[in-house]
Amino acid sequence: MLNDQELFTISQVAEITGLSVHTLRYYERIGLIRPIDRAGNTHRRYSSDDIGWVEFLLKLRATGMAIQNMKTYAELQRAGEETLEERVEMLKTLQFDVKAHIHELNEHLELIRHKIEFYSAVIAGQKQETSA
Amino acid sequence: MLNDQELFTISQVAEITGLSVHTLRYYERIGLIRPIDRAGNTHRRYSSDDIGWVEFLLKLRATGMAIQNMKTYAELQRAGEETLEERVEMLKTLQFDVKAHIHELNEHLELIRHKIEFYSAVIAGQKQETSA
DNA sequence: CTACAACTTAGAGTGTGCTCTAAGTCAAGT
DNA sequence: ACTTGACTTAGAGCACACTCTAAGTTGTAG
Repeated sequence: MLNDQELFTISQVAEITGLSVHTLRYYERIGLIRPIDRAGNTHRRYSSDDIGWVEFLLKLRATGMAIQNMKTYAELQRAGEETLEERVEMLKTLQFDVKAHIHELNEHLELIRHKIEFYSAVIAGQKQETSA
Repeated sequence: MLNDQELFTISQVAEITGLSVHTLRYYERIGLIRPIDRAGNTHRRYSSDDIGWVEFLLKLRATGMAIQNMKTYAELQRAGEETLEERVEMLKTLQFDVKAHIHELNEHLELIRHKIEFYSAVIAGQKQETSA
């Protein structure tokens, strides 16, 4: 697949990922993204793999993982296969935390549902009074 | 229940709710909590109702609701029964958002599960090689 | 060759949600 | 009356995750 060798400018990657060019450079600066290859030694050229990595980061971010934590993961990833076990440990911790978070959200959803029901009944009662 | 008339100092409320005394004052200052009654005109005395309200705020916060939004809700609450419909609308929006968030988290959980499985298989393969 | 849009860096600024400090007041025990 | 510890306010400071600015360089179309 020749298409996989296609390279992208920073603004194309911004378009594709939904991050701003500022944020892409920021992520690289703090080490969330590996130093991106340059065309003519200054302008960044992102590979499809780079974009895939950014999209994975976005998913980690969406789980609530802190940037420091993502950075640790990124460093392990770059260190190669020797760090696989450590990465699996991190993923298991994340899995545990996300499950707990979902559980908590479901509980709060229950409370919200109850409140909506209760208040709706009160409103119905108010309307009854008014029309009586 | 006479016990319901019991009053609490700010540090007791901090203990009960898990918020710091700083945060409790901060929440009052920005209008998330109504101006708490004072004993001898300076020291705050919280009622059980006040504590209940703080605990509800913590649940809203845990759903990811922004403070500005919580403040709006708090103001509607204080305005009385006339705002019930507006509050139900806010709760329905929150319900929708939380459901969407849970859905997203579940998707990411799937990805995490896949990665754990895949990496674990690779690790198992590595160990096989070493022992062979 | 020139115009001009897109890129570059270092570093400053912003919004959110706390968190702490300084300086002082109050309440309870001895 | 005095000490001690909990309380008070106004306002400064902090961590996080961006977001923007200034000043300059590069690449492409006419």
